Amino acid sequence: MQKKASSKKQHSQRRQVQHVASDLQLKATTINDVARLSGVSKKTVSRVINEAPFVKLETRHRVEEVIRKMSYKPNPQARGLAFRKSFLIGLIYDNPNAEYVMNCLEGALEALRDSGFELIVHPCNRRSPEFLAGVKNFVERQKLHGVIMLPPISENLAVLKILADRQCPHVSIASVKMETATYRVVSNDRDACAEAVEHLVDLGHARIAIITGPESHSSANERLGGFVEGLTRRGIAVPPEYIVKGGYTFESGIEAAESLLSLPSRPTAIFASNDEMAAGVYEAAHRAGIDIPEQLSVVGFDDSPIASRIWPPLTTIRLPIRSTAQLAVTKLVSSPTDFESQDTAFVVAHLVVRKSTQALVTR
Amino acid sequence: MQKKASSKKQHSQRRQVQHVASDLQLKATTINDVARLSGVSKKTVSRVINEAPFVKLETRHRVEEVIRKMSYKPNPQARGLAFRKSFLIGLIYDNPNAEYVMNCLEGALEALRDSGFELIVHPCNRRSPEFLAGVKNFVERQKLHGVIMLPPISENLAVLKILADRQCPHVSIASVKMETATYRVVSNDRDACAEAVEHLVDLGHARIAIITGPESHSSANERLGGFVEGLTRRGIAVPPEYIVKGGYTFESGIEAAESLLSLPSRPTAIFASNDEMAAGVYEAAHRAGIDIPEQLSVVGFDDSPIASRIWPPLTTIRLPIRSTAQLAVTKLVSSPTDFESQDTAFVVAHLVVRKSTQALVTR
DNA sequence: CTGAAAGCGCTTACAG
DNA sequence: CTGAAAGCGCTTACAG
Repeated sequence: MQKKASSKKQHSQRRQVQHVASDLQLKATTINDVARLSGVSKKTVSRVINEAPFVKLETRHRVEEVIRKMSYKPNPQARGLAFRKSFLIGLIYDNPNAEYVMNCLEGALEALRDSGFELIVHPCNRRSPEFLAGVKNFVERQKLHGVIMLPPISENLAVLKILADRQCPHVSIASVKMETATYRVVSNDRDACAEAVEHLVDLGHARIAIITGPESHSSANERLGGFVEGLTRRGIAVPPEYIVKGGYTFESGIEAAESLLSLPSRPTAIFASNDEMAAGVYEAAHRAGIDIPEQLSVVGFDDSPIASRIWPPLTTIRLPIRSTAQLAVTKLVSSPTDFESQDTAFVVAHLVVRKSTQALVTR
Repeated sequence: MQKKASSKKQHSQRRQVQHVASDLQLKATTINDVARLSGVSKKTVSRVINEAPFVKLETRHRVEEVIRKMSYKPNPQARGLAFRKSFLIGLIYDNPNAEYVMNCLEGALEALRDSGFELIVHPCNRRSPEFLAGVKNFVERQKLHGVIMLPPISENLAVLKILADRQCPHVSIASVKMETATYRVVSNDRDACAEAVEHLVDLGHARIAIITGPESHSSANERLGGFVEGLTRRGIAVPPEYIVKGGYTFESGIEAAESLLSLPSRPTAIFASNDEMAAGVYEAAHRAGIDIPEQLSVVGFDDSPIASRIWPPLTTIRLPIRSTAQLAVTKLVSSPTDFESQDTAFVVAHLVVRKSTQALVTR
């Protein structure tokens, strides 16, 4: 009896502790607590957590009920240690477009909500000598569950190889289909650019120039490809001097626009391969005293915040970035990791017409 | 002999495996490997890793040498499990300014480089009903080593309490000194705004208006305070109709500017409490046919990319965001976690004069 | 369908 | 100054 009483006392003390714990979680419930209260072994609780087959339905329900009641959450570190794999998804990027990255981040996190996974970021500089070592270290040390890559890292074969060698599942977000990636989310930059150019042709423009992105970005090639495609479809030739190289930066946009605007046969419309460069076109036009859109129509790409804040609001192309990242991450955490089969999802970009494009006034 | 030979064979096989491992790290070296090769117990290796006192200097050097040679990196999950604390730093924010957040992120990561810690992001919505539960869950589940908070989350007392209750070290980045935070990095928004206003007065402006930020942000109050302070110092009174509420958004900037620009006694200069709203002032001025800077000088705050991309380039205030975040994180990972003493660092904002402010033309 | 044992790679608590 | 044992919270490999 004495023993029993003592046991009871202990029990009530423990309950008090647990009560505090449920509030402050100073002492979190573990798999052992769940096992004890469910009357099964912790191995069976483990099976329920991991949705393993071969658990009697009744047992499963009972365990799930206890888990719910105690609001038990498996310790990701312990699971990670045993699995030899963490519950962290890495986001690797080398992209100066903050808005783009933040949108990806939010889309990714949305897909991760309540999944038990967390997002860990790895911005990098692909020109740095420690670039690849940094990626390697990041992936290995954290034993990443998966990696999502933004362009132009998503097109980097060395990075892709590092991930493949380490059997680390990865998603490549790009405007082209990276053959070696486990998963891919591909956007149709090409079609959208063709659409944009056709919009300009419909407005009566025939002298249409493009400022391209850097060749190292496949998106730059895709966008140029779409530009040419659109003009070709409408039977309009592209004089070589209307194709000017840019670097996706504001400054390169200014420079490219200055050369275009000083051409003897000045273009009446400029397609800038991103909004940053389109803003550069605005700057150059201001300096040259050329009115947009009266004397020059401009189209950008990205629909970044700048697009609607410059004057006149910029006609541009919008990519569904959030849902792209969401798709990417969903692939990573929900699919069975199957290295044999690859998978590709597609997302669609759209033209957003604002005030920077208008019908050509024939004089 | 037979036994010995067999042992040798095993040994050479193991070395081969290790060679591959050093390349692909399929089988990482553990504390046991280091202990064996150093001729000490793993506990002593552990002491060296954790820079514990009471290790003979010679022993320490020997172990460090082996660690270096094998390029051994302790497994953060195992350490975390034993420490009951992860090697993850959480970044909590609810801030629409992508550029600001990305800069913080990069500054934070710079401070974390080679520290063995990683950054894990938690954007949130402080209006959402699950906001606090989300933060709680994030901190507990991941057993965060520390948290860095951006405004306005950094001023949220409920969040601060959650962190304090869980003994989770945290840094508050803000324009005011949050009393309860473990660490704080404080910017002098007030002084910088006073400086900006004095710049306008020096240019001959006397009719200077302000578009404030939302009252829920202490930065909004600080900036308004600095605005008033600057004018007061120069003996200029502020008519109440020159103080208009904004919400830190582009749209609220447009609206506020429209009301200011239609005032009988129109201001000749407008101080917008951030760049987004300054862009809104540009938009309203365009619509009203008012030239910047000829008829209206404009000052912003943030020096976001927009500031130098709109026309004319915006005079604004620049905060050293990267180094702010760097300071914050350095505090978190380098200081001994001492809950008794608090610590505050200060960062300084500066006025960047561009083309949106000019001397008042007296007619 | 379920469980007891051993182990993931580290640290704490205790000895010496 | 150093080490052997036990443990962090989970899973794998093996039985039954």
